[in-house]
Amino acid sequence: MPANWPRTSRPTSRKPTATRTSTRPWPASARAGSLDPYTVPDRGRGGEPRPRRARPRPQEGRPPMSDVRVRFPPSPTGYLHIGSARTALYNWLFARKHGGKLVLRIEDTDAERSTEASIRGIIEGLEWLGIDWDEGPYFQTAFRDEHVAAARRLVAEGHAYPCFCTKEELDARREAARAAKGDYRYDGTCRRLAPDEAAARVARGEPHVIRFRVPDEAGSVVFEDKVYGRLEKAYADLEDFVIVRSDGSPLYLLSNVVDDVRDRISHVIRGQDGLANTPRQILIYRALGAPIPVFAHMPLTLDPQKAKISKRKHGEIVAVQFYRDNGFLPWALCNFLVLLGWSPGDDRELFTREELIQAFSLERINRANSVFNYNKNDPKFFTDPKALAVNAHYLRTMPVEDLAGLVEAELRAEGLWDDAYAGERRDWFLRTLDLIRSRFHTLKDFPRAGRAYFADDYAIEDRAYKKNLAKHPDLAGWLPRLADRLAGLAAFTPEATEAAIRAYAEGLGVKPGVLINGVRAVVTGQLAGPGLFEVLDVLGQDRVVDRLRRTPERFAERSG
RNA sequence: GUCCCCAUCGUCUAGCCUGGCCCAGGACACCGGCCUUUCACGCCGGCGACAGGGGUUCAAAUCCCCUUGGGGACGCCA
Repeated sequence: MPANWPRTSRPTSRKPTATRTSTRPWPASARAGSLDPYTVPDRGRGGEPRPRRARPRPQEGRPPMSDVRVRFPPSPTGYLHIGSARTALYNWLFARKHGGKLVLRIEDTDAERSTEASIRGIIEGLEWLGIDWDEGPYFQTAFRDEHVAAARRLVAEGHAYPCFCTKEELDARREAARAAKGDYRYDGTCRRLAPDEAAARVARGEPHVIRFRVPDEAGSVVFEDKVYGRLEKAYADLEDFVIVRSDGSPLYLLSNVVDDVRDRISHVIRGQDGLANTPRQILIYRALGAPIPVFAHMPLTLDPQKAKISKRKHGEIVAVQFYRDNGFLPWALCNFLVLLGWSPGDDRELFTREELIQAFSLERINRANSVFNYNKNDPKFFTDPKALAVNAHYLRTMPVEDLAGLVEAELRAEGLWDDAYAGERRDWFLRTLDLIRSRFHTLKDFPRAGRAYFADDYAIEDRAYKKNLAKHPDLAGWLPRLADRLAGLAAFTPEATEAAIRAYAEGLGVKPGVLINGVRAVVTGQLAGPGLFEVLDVLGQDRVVDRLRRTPERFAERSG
């Protein structure tokens, strides 16, 4: 059972790996040219109905995919959020399934956000989840020269051109178009400049950006998305987009492609919000003469109001770290996350790591966005109930030996840890965990609801006091006397304590439940819990007797 | 506004491509029962959906069209 799978031990260098030799960015061979299978002639309007978006299904007995290389390219924004984590997970699963490689590439071109701390946040999130990578982290800024060189090449080969239009002009035109309720696309002013005139102006030092030249012939970019099926975008719907800023720095659309080409990425698995970029990126691949990867766009994760989840709007609840800090098991989070947009096709929902890798496939990713169903004001569920249910499931079914290490960390953090729990009291520790875990939902429940098992300074819950103590004030006298009886027991076994308590109840003429529940309240502080006699057994004679003798104090605490 | 994508229980989903086995299956949540000293676990049962309208067909959740609703993209952000 992988609920506590080993933390990745991969030594991740925190420094840019710029030293990595980056030869053959793209195969100098295959110029895309007119044989490009991704270009189709415009079929014109009307006529046949739109082709059904049927997705290819995995064929039986297909050969293993060779050289699967995927990447996870987060831009550091402070921490790993669950949407990104899910993207990373899908990539990771796909790589592992096909014996491929996962590349971690930090897109750190936004210097503002890319602090050491926010990069660390991403990496720690991945490590905690158990998503390990095979290459990287690479840093996008380290490859800036490559990006610029690619842009130059595109200009030299006529796939891009310098544009001298100023931002102000463009903004004005865009504004005007919008005011006229039309849609705006770059009008191609500089596209029509004579090459030598453009070159001259560049030589003169005129500020300019570099724009990609979208084919102006009829036709469209077509690609087969693994999730959405055949997608088509008419050239006419694309504008000549900027690939290099006027300060000479390359833009995402370009850098991303150049990096993917260099890293020999075979499958681009990313959020559906990248779908609109895909046709433009395919154009860049083509212009670069690079092989085009397979694309798989995954549906987005929305909040209950159907808005895209984001750090700004939703805060910590969408941070992977939040789940770590709130007692989630990493694998439970992964298992929950994978279900947001994917299913195995049968009724299974809980998987071991190996089972999930085996079951995962791009073809079974759903097309519809999913809702991350958390409710800030829900007193019972601090996050999506299903996430909690998955976590609780692993908590009570994982090997108790694996659980022990995780609970140890929680107890240590609260100062409740005793080294004996790992030594001569190890058996006791495991037995106790096993006894109490079936009603817990997170690791935090062990030091909280479970505190009385590991410490003597536990509080008595209000509800437990009201229901099981306050209603029977006589318990203040009964329980210390019961303590005397229990103290006299030669063998402090569940059978013996049960017999003693029932006998005492009978003598008192009260229902056994009154004593049983009262004892539970005093001895554990809780309203509910495991069978009392097992609890007493685990707590041990001395503790039980001592706690019961102090019952009057418990009443006094309350009446004061 | 323009382009694109999506649409099954409250939520996550199966079924849709290859129409009949679906008056729609599973999970979570909720409700009830069993177990029981409590609560949980476990087991049993219940509530609960094909967005609407047109077609096509002997037959439609499944195919087609329209409407509605939701989402995404439209940056010298990534």
